[in-house]
Formats: sequence, structure tokens, C-alpha cells
Amino acid sequence: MTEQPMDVFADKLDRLARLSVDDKAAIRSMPCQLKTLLPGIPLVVERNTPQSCALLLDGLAIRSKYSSDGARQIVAIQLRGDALDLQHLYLEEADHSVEPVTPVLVAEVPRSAVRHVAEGHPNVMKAILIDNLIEASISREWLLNVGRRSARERVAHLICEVATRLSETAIADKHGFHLPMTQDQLGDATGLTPVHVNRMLRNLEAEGSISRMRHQFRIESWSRLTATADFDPAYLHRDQLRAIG
Amino acid sequence: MTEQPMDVFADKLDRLARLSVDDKAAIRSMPCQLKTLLPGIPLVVERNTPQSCALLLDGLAIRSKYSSDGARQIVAIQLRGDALDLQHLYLEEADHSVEPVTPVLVAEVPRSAVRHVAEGHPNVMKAILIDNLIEASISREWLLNVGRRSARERVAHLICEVATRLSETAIADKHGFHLPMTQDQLGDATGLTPVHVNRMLRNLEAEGSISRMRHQFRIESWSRLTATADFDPAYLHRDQLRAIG
DNA sequence: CGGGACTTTGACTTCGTTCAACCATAGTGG
DNA sequence: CCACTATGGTTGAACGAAGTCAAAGTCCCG
Repeated sequence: MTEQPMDVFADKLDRLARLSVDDKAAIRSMPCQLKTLLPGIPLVVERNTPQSCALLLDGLAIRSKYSSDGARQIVAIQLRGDALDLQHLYLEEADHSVEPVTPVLVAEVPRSAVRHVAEGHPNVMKAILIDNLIEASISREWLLNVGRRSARERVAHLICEVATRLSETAIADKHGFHLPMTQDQLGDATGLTPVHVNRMLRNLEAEGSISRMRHQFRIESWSRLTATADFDPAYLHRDQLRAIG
Repeated sequence: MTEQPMDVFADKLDRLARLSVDDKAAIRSMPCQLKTLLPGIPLVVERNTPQSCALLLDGLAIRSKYSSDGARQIVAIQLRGDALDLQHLYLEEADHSVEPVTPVLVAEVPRSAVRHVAEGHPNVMKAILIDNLIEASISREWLLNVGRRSARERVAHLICEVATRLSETAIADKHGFHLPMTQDQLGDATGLTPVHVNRMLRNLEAEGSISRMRHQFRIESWSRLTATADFDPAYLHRDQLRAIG
């Protein structure tokens, strides 16, 4: 993390929509505050009005919603480099919560600053729009996953997605990566119980698709895993991203 | 429909983010083509590159995704006044399909025209962003619905959502509205089989929450229905919309 | 080295699915 | 005007995938 945090943000948005030198300068000039947050300390709380946007510099976070009887549904997983609260940039009330899964390092920018830069720089607004379009595409795929796939397929699909997204940021190649989520959390992401997630993981291990050691995953057969997961990465719209340069 | 189609579009976006006279004029000047499409003729096909954005002037449409074994998940329901393809404005490949449920009347605008206006008019871009933010919030709620609620709750929740959204456009009050979806489609929207949807509908009727005649629904007890549905309309972000005037 | 959080396993239950038959309604062509 | 057909809705019985409950087992951290 030798780079300035706002450089990371500028680069991220630049990959979504080509930014001018001026656009990038505006982003870099935004005030930001580095924070480390621990699991249990939410970044955004459902029904509150968020006052800042955070960029996830390190660690793992989840977006979640709760039903009135306390059941949790995880609606997205956020990895290093993801923007954590562009979702609420123009909404008064947060419709879901964001919380760390591991200790996270974030750069917090006042919402007003992001709005100001976005409104004065069409390319920035456009990049934020595209970021949201991709996030929305991912939640539609999750809807298909949870609504129409079997338990086995669901967990395999989640593993495929995380492996693919992590491999972009070079934190993992497709053959080994760290996913520090508990089986309880994996269940809340897939609409299953933790007990059943466990059975499906062991099942995927038994058939030789993956192997695990603690939270370290290893893909033993990408082709078999994607086949059982019905995984097609088109919904991630990775082609949309310009190469990191 | 005495109004010009692009006036409807301008008004819609104006309710999401205050537009200037100039912004609205730009929208009105976009070329558009009225079309009537019948069920079975999709507006957008997954994996294609959409060349236009459509505004739904009348009728009912759905967004859907298919798993490789042919199962369908409906990921959104589009009502009169909804924009049908702002989702793909800046994405090369459609990640889901859009198809009519009833005959629909749409106004199609070339994608390039929408992009051009949006890029020259920050408020328009902002309105499009907000539209997408709200759509994304709805799919997160659907994820909670499908992932964590019982069959009864799911169908009750869907009915609450449609009733609420329809009541905004004054097509329905909360006590009676037309929802021309088959039980098969309701199942694909809730992650259930049509047979079970039927049982749940009859169940909701039996307890006196709703009544039906063909596809005409009537809410007999809004409080009971919302209670069984665990329905809280906050996720629709209706407060975000400026009044129609 | 003791305690708490997480994982694993087994036995049993349940919610929703599947399969299959039957009914209702609307549209069609003779 | 009425059979004929198609599509969608309704119901029941049997089945099965995933949930629930409970008890061990494992790992980490203080």
C-alpha cells in the first residue's frame, strides 16, 4: 500500500471509464481518512443515512440484509479494491448493511466530496454508474443462484465467483486463495444452513473439485467445478474493465 | 397517452433528480420509435448487445435469467413508466433478458442518443444512476426474499411490492389491481414451483389477506398481508421520488 | 491448557417438489 | 352455436432435498 489511497480510487474508476488527467486530479484531491475496522463494527447500517463512501483497501467485507425475524441474507461480497458505498451515494436511507468479515483497511471519503467531484466530472459519474451496473448484474446472478440452483451448485458457484474475482486483483490464481468466511456466512450468502454448506463443501472435496485447509481453498479441477456450478463469468463484465496499467 | 413519449421519460428522470429546462429539452429531442411487442418477442436477449433503450409506456414486462438446464429466474418486474434497459447502457453484453408478459407499448431510443444526452447533462446521468440504484436495491430485497423467507412470505411479499409500486402510478389503489402473471411466472420470480405458488395463494385467500378473480387481485387486509410478508417498503426508496406535478 | 468459536457427523423432520389427474376458461373452426 | 383444444389453475399423494437438533471433534487464542 505504498500508493496513495485516492490513487487506488482513481485507478479503479479509470478502469471503468477512461478518465482525463483533470478527472483523476479531482479524485486525488478528495479528502480521505484511513481507518481500520474490525468484524462486528459495521461500516454502513441499514436505515441510517451514510455520510461517507469507503474504498476497501484491504480485507473482506459483506453486504447484508436482515429479515424481521433475524435471518440474514448476504447480498454481496466485497474484495480488496471494491467501493463500499457508492450504492447509497444518492439515496437517503441505506437499504442494507456493510460489515467487515476480517479486519479491513478502508479509505473513507465524505459523501459530499464524492458527489461534488462526480457532478463536475461526467466521466467520474459515468464510472460510478458502471460500477453500480456491474454490482447489479452480480446480484441478479445471485438471485438465479439462490432461486434456481441446488445447494451443491450454489456453493460451487460462489467459490467460482470469488476465485475469479480474486484472480483479477492478483491476490489469487485460480488454484489457491484465501476465503476467510465461516460456513455460517457462506450459508447466509447462498440461502442455506451452515450444516448443509459443510456437507456440500465436503461433497465438492470428495469428488475432487476443490480442497481446503482452514480457509485456504484450492481448486483441484476448474473445469469440473465450473461444470457443477453452471458458472459462466459473463455476468461479472470483466471485459468491461480496461487493463491495469 | 396523449403525452409525447419522451415527455414521459423526461418526467420520470426529473422525479429522480431535478432536471433543468435544458436537460428536459435534450431528452425530448431524442429520436424515439413507438413499438408494440407481444409476449414471446423479447426486448433484450441475454448475451446480445442491446442497441437501444426502451421506456415501458404500457403493459407488463419481466427481466429474467436462465440456468444452463433451462430453469428461469425472474429477477425483476417492470411496470408502466419503468425504463427497460438503462442496465446495459454502458455494458457490452446483456446479462439478462427482458420480455413482455402482456402486449407492451414501448418507446425505443437508440443507445447512442441516451449516452450522448447523459454525457452532456450531468443531471440526466445522475438520474439514470439513481434509477439504477433503486433497481439494485430492489434486487437485494428479492435476494433476501428468495434466500431467507418461507414460500408463504415470498408470495405475500411479491404481492405487497407490486401493489405498492402500482399504487404510485395510480393504476391501482392498495385494494385492487390487475397482475397478469401466470402462477408459473410468479414461481419463477419467487424461486418456487407453480404448484406451490398456487397453494400459497389459496392459503393467503383462506386467511383473508387477499382475494382473486382471474388476475385481478384485491387486498382484503393490508396489515395482515404486510405482516405475513415481512414487508417494509423502505427498499423501494419512494421517498427519493419527487411528487408528480 | 482451558474456553470459545467453528466444523463435522448422524438421525430425524419438514417444507416444498414432483407427478399426475382433473377442472375452468377462452379462443377457434366447423 | 357448439364441440374441440390449449393454456392455466387446483388438488392430492408420495418423495426428496435441505433443515433441525444434538453431540463430538478441531482449532485457535489468550
